Amino acid sequence: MSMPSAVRHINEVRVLDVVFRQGKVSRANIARELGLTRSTASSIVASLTEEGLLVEDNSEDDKSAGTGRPGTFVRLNSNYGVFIGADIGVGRLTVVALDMEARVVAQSQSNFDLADADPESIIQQLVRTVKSLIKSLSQKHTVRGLCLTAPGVIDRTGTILRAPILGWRQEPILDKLEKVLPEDLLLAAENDANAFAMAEMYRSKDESTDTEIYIFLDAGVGGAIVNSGQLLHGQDGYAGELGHIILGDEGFVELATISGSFESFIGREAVLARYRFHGGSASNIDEFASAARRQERAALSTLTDWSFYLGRGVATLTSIFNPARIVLGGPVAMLYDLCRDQVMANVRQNLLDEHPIPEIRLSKLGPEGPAIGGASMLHKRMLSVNEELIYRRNRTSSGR
Amino acid sequence: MSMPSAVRHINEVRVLDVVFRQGKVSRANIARELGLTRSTASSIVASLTEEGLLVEDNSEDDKSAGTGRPGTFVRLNSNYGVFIGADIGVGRLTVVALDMEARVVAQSQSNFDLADADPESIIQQLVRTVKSLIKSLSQKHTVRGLCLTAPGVIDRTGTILRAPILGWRQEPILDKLEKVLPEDLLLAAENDANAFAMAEMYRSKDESTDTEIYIFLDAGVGGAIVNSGQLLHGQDGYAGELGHIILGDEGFVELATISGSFESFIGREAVLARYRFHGGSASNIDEFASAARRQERAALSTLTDWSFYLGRGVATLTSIFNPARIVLGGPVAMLYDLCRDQVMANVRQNLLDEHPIPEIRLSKLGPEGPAIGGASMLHKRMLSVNEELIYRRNRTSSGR
DNA sequence: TCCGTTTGTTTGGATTGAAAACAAACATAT
DNA sequence: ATATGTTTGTTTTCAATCCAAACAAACGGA
Repeated sequence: MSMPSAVRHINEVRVLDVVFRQGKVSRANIARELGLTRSTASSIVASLTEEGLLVEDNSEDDKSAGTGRPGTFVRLNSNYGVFIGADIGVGRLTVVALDMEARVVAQSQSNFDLADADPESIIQQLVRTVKSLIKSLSQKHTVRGLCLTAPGVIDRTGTILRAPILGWRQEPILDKLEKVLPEDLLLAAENDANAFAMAEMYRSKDESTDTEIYIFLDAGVGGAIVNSGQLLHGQDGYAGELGHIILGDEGFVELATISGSFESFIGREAVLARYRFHGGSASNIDEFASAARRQERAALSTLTDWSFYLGRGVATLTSIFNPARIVLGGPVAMLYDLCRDQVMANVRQNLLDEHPIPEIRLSKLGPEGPAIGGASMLHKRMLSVNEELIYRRNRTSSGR
Repeated sequence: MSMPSAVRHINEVRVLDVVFRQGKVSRANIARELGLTRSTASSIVASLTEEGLLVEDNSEDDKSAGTGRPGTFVRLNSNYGVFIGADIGVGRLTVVALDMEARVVAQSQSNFDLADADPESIIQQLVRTVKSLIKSLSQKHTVRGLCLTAPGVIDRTGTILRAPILGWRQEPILDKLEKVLPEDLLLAAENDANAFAMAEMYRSKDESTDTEIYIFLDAGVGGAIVNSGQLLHGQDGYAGELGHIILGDEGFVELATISGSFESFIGREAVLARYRFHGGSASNIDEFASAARRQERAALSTLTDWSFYLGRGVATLTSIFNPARIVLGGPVAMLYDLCRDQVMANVRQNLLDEHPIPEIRLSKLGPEGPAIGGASMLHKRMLSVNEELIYRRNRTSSGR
C-alpha cells in the first residue's frame, strides 16, 4: 500500500487537526484551510463521519452571519471514545480520561505501598482503576488508547530501564500490560516529566513556539525538552536529566546525587539545608516559603542563593537551547514567585548581552499533570500522520 | 494540488535516497527496499532518468552473480549538477562543490581582510570565487543550490543576527546574495558550527543514531546538536552555544565571555593561561601539545585541569541529551588524544552509575568542514520530502 | 536443450483528488 | 413578494497514481 490510502490518510489527519483546533467548522472552511476542493473536503468529512470521529453540529448559536448560504458545521465526536493516561507516581496512582476534544472527563487517584510496589500488583491495581473509571463515565465510551507514565527512564520499546523511586530495573512494563488488556488497544509509555511537559504544551496550541524547556523541582530536579512539538528522548531515553547539570564544585546538600549538580543547589533538600546553613529551620517547603514571605532574614538569604543557582542553570539551558519559554513545575517551583527579579537578573548576568532571554513561568498543572500528558500524547498521535503507513519499507530487504 | 503529485514526490525522493545509499542498484531492488511493485519502481526510475537525475550503469564489474535474469542497474547522475557550499571564515573564504553523489569535486580558498569585511564586498568576492570554481570543473555542471555559512547567529530567513568576528549585525545576507544570483537558484544559510556538524554526520549514514553533539574548540567554544537528523536551532537560531555553559565560579581565563563558562576553562586562551599558571610558557596550542607529549610537568598539570572541566562539560551535556556520540573538532580538540582516559574518568565521575556514556571521538574534518556541511545540507534536502508540497495550506485562510 | 528463477514491462483495475457544473440556502435590494 | 448575488455542498467527469497479474526476456544449471 502506498498511494491511494497514503494521501487519504494524510488528508484525514489534517482534517481532524483543523476540526480540533477550530472546534466547529464547515466543510468549505476545511477546504479553504487545507487547500483542498470542497468536494474533497466533503468526501473526507463523510468518511470520518461514517467512522464516527466527526458529527454534524448545527446548533443555532453564533451562525456568524454573512452573505450566502450558511455552512453545515461539524465537530469532533466527543463520544467516539477516550484516551486514558495512567501515572505511577510516588505511592500514588493517578488515572485520567481525555475525550476526543482533549478535555478531562474523568479522574481518579489511589494509593499504593511504595515499599511493596512490584510491577504485577501495580498493573493489577491500574487495570482495576481504569475499568472502574470507564464505568463511572456518564456515557458509554470506548477506550481508544492508554499511556502509562512513571518516574524513570523508559526506552522506546516501553521497558522501564530504571525507576529508582519504585525500585524497578529493566522492567518490560508495556509488555506485561499488553498481556492483560485487549489486544488491539493502542499502548504507550513515557517518562513522567516528559508527559508533564506534553500536558503543559498541548493546550496552548501555539505553533510559533519552536523550543520549550520544562524543569520540575521536587526532592530531585527533572526536566523535559520539547523541540518542534517533539520530546527529546536521546539515544536510550535518558535525555532531560536537567537536575544533573553541573553548575559548581559543591552543592548546598550532598545526597545520592552528583556533587555540584543543579539539583544539589535548587532541589527541596538543598533549599532546606541552605536554610539551616543561614540559621533558619523548616521541615518542608511551605514552612520555608512562609518564612520568606514574612521577610525572615535567613529565608531571604537562602532565596538569594537559590536564585543565584537557578539563574545559572536557566542561563546554561538558554545558551544550549535558545528556548522560547522555560516552565517551572513541581512542589518547589513556587519559590520562583518570591524572587522573580533576582532570578532574571542572574540569568542575564550569565548570558552575553543581547542574547534572547526566555520567558520563565510557573506551571499551572497539579499532580495529575503526567497522567493528562500521557493521554494528550495519544490524542496528539490521532492528529498526526502515521509515518509507518507512508514510509513503510519491506522488512525483508536484501542488501543487494 | 495534493494527491497525484504528493505520493509521487514522496516516492521519487525515497527512490533517490535508496539509490544514493546503495550507489548502484536495480529496479527490482529499489522496489523491494521500498515496498513498491516493480512496475511502480520502473515508472519512477523512468521519470527520474528523464529528468536527468539517474543514469543506467551496466558496468560489468561485480554483477553479483545469482540465479535469474540480472537486473539493469541505475545510479545517481553525478553530472546532473553540483551543490555549492561557501564558508565565510575568519579572514578566509572557502568554497566547495559537491556532486550529486555528495563527493567534493572542487574546492577553493581565498583570503580577505577581516578588518574591512563589509558584506557587499564579501558577497562580490564570493560570487567571483564560485564562478571561477564552476569554470574549473572538468565537465560543465549546473549549480543546483548554494549554501552560505558564517561564524554567527543566523535566523531562519537567512539574516545574520550577529557575527562578532566579522563585525556584522542584522545583516540580511541571503537577501543580498539573492539579488546577484540567478533567480531560481536554491539558497540557504547556516551557522558554521551547525554546518560542520552536518558534514561530520552526513557521511556516516548511520540511521540508528538519534542524538549527536558536536563541540568545536578554538579561541572560543561552539557547538551543534543533531537530533533525529535535524539540527537544533532554538527559537531564534541561537541554540548550540555550548561554550557558554557555566561549569564553575571562575574560569582559567577571563575574556569577553561569561565567567566560569565552559570556554573559559577549555578554550585555547584558557589552556595557555592555565599553562602559564602552572609555570609553563607557550604561544600556541601546538607548542603546548609538544610540551605535553614530552611529559613536561606544567603541561601535564594543565592537561589534568583541562580534562577535569572537559569531563564536567561532557557529563553535563550527557545528562541533558543522552547522546550516542560527542564529536570534538577545531584546533584545540586534538588535546583530547593526550588525555582520553582522564577525560573519560571525569565524565563517569560526574554521572550517576549506569548512565550510558557517549562515544567521544575527534573530527577528521579540516577547515573546509563548514563549507562541505553547507553543501551537504542542500544534498540532504534533495533526498528529503518537501513538506510544503504535501502540507501546503492556503495562505488566504479565513479564521471562520 | 529444457526448466526454474529473476527482471523489467505491459495491461487492466481501483482509489483518489481536481475541475467544473449544478442545486440549495441565505441576505439584501427592489 | 420577487429578483439578484453570494456562498455552500454535491454530483459528474477526468487525470494521475499505484497495485496485481500476466508476460516476455535473460541468465544458470541440470
